[in-house]
Amino acid sequence: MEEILSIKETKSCPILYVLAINDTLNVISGKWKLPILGSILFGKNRFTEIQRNISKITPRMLSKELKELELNGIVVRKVYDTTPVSVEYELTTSGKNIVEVLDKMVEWGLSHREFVMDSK
Amino acid sequence: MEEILSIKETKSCPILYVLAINDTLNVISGKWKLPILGSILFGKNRFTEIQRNISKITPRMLSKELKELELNGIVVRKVYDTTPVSVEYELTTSGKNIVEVLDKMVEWGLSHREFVMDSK
DNA sequence: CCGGATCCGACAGGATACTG
DNA sequence: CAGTATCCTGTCGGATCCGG
Repeated sequence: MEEILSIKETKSCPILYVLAINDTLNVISGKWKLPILGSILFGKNRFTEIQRNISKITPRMLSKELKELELNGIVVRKVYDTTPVSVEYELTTSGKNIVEVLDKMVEWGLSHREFVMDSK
Repeated sequence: MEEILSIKETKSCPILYVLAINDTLNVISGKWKLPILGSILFGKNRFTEIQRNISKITPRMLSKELKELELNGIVVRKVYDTTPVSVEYELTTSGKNIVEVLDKMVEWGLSHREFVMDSK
């Protein structure tokens, strides 16, 4: 059976380490990725719902970002044959799991604020 | 005594949640932040050392990024009065702790690769 | 050795209008 | 409703040269 690369093995190989980080960054960086993920997590998963939920995003941007997220395996696009058609975007397993990363980021972000405060 | 905002409290306030995430993103996103942090973690902490360690970065960019990292409380700049002057950049406590976030990102990145593989 | 100053191109993202 | 098509602007980062 093939071994999955553990995080410890990865640390000894900086190239893979950086590669994995960039994979993650591609999913959450940019102006709109996070608000979109947030909207879908919040239960808003139709195109126009997401657009209304995120103030000021244009359909062009929303379309482009959703396409990227789909290509990266973060969301799945489901078309329902109603009239007019309705489309729903849902998070994949990976898409849901990224919340763990976000939580770590929040944790660091908050403690960093404390750190900066204290050092003044 | 004042309470530190815990992560659980933050989750009920999406605005702070997103704010903290953006704080974190500002430290690690962009083309050079990660390589620079990596170099310093690796023990390369003088200007020209970092520049040599990171192939293809121009002094302009390195200077600009280091200045941002210093302003954000991630590194400290120490000037030694030698001739010619030598400068060393060191990670703050917060700067060291961000490795925890990076580890989580590696973890997710790797498992996401597995997820994408399996679904084909 | 450690940068600052200037100029420049590429690409992310915005504005607006239109369609199946 | 769920997007496309065009055009446009601003910011990121590169190239090159200069100075304490």
